[in-house]
Amino acid sequence: MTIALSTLNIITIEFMIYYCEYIRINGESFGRQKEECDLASRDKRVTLQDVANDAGVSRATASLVVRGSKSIKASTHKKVMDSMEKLGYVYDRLAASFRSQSSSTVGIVITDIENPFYHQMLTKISDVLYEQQFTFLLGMSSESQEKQEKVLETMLENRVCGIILTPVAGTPPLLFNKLRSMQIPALLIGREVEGSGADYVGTDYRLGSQLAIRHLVEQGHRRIAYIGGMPPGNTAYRERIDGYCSALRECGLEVDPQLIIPTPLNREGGIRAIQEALLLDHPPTACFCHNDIIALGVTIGMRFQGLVPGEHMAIVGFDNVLETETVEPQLTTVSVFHDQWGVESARQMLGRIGGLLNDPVKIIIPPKLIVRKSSVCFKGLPNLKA
Amino acid sequence: MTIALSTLNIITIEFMIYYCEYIRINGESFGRQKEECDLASRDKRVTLQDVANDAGVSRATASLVVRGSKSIKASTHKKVMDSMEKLGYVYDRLAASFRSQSSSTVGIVITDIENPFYHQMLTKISDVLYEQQFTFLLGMSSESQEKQEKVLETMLENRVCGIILTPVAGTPPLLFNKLRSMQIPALLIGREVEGSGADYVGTDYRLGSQLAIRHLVEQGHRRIAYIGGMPPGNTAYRERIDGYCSALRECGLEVDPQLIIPTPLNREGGIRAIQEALLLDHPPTACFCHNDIIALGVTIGMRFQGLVPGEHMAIVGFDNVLETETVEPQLTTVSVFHDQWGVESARQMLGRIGGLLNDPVKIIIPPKLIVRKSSVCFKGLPNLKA
DNA sequence: CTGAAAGCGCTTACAG
DNA sequence: CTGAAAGCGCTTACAG
Repeated sequence: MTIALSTLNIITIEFMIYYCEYIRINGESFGRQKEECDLASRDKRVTLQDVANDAGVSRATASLVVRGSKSIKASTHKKVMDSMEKLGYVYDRLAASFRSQSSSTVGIVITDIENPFYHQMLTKISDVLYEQQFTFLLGMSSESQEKQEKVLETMLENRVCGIILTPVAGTPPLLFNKLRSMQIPALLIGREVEGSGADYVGTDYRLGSQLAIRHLVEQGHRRIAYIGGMPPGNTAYRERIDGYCSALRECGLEVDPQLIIPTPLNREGGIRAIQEALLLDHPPTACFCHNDIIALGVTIGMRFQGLVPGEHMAIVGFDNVLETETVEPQLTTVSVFHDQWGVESARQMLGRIGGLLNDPVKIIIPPKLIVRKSSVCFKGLPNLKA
Repeated sequence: MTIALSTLNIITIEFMIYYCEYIRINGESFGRQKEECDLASRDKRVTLQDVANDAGVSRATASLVVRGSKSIKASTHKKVMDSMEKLGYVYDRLAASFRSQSSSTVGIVITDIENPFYHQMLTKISDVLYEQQFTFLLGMSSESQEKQEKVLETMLENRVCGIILTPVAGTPPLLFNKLRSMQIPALLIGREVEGSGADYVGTDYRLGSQLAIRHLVEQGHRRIAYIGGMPPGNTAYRERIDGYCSALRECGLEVDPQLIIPTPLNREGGIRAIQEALLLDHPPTACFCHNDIIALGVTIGMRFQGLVPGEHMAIVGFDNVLETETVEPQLTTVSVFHDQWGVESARQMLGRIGGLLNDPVKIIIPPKLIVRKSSVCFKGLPNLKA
């Protein structure tokens, strides 16, 4: 048994030293000599030509069989299938895509996989795509325009047949012209880009915000903060703010700009925003948060300050991620049915790839308020200045 | 403005009726007539030949420029780059991969994207791969051998250059022979497959379990349950059980088989397992859970029973996902540094793709116990039978 | 129902 | 440093 320390291993070790107490490098044989792979394709890949030769048909016929053409005699079909099995043939979708100039890989660009927002959505998209023999490349933009552009560029180089995108703020409409000129359908999820002409799947954020605000007003709140919305340059943000303002006015309340607190869309952002809010001369008694992650951050931030979330400050989130049920207090939130977004966007995308040419559609899935403890156990703020 | 109701739209509407109050179908023009796309590639794709023609060089020279070859005169380089810019050339990586028979797309198969276990890991893998101009196809197995096989098959058809896999229970070692015969490197994350001969990145589960159990024993617990581990057929499970048993014995305690409670690895599984555990004649006073999601399920399940998690039952998880900090009580857990798993596995995979041929390596990142409230506020079980 | 032939857009030796 | 030529594994009309 020899332990080979290649350059890479040494680099790894140096790097790991900060994280590890030890590394085991296993000298176990790779088994290359054993040659026990009963599959024929040892060095040369098995091609359709090999299959055709073995089955005694032409390559064209074999190709038709692979793709399940109806115009092939049953006996020929079986012959070819048997040869494929026997030779361990693996269909070369790369070559097929190249030849037919049409791939079966969709590009999906999200902002941040740690946001639970995407989980059920991705699961559903994946299910629908794989079911139809499609796959997807996944990319993350981290809310950075530059990174989004790079990721998209890489995907286009890889000739994806469609792009499903949660656009970062400031995404230029020109991008969609480019995609159109390349005949690549685009679909936006959750955030629109004005003038994009792309399909869209999302919810009515305005209504969602109104449901939340009306509920809080009904609970007796008069000073309600809006937390979140950074970066601000997208419709999902503007619609929420719009719903927030209109619902307040509709209830006879004024909008206090001090209570609109922009913060990055992550836990940390929520933690910092609530600290900021509590320093105001007239702090809010309730927080309506851009999303659940912010709301969870607010919850943690309050505990950091020695306050009890819910009792000292009502909290409402947005999204209805699973974690809203495990946190204490359970979080009131606006459910937008992300799993449904996933199903709808994958189907719509497959339709476009299939050649659907009608005008862009907007698929809007209405939100629903889920009332839980965090907005109904308010007891009043303690005197913070004391 | 016309509203076109194609077949697909009608289908969508019928389907949506269960979820929606309404759908808006937008008649906004697609803008195809505007022809304002200043990029040349309207119908025909711009090829390297076009670029070469425009720059007045041969296709081969243009190819060398695209790939940043050093053996090209600076003036030629500039000419070609200018032409590329001017014509809006997009490198066709599909064609390149096909020609060189080497792709730059890695296949990543995980079990379930809703498990936070994967989030930081995927983010890191993605960062490392995209940085090197690689991309990845993502697939999910849902712990089903059949689904894993299908996903892998699709990936092989798409000619991925490597496979990063969290194998489901019962993954046959033969799979790895097949991959080897196709010259596709494989790397396992978090779970080993005996005899696979693949690289492995993971932690020392045995040690992690021991740290957890020793801590609970120090806290005075004598009846400690192990919850989780279904499906049981993988090393990550066996090592945990092994650590659990050995640490108990080392502390002079006996292993009670009744306290080993198998359950599916999700929230629901935790909820049901704790209900089961509480029905035992001698219920445990502490639960060591297979992962944090199970532990969170246990937390919820206890509340369902009117019990206070932590106080009525100590709880320890495994993984240190973000949610362990927001749940009440904050969860004691074993951190395994998943972000680091991501970095290591992506690097190791890139090394293999680059031609590294040494024996398989195991990169083991040591676990660390993170003590939080859920294991240090125990007050005793109430009399459940009463 | 099946076969012969062209070609998708690149890369890669091999000359010059 | 640059050009001419072959070919990766398929699909796709077009004949027969």
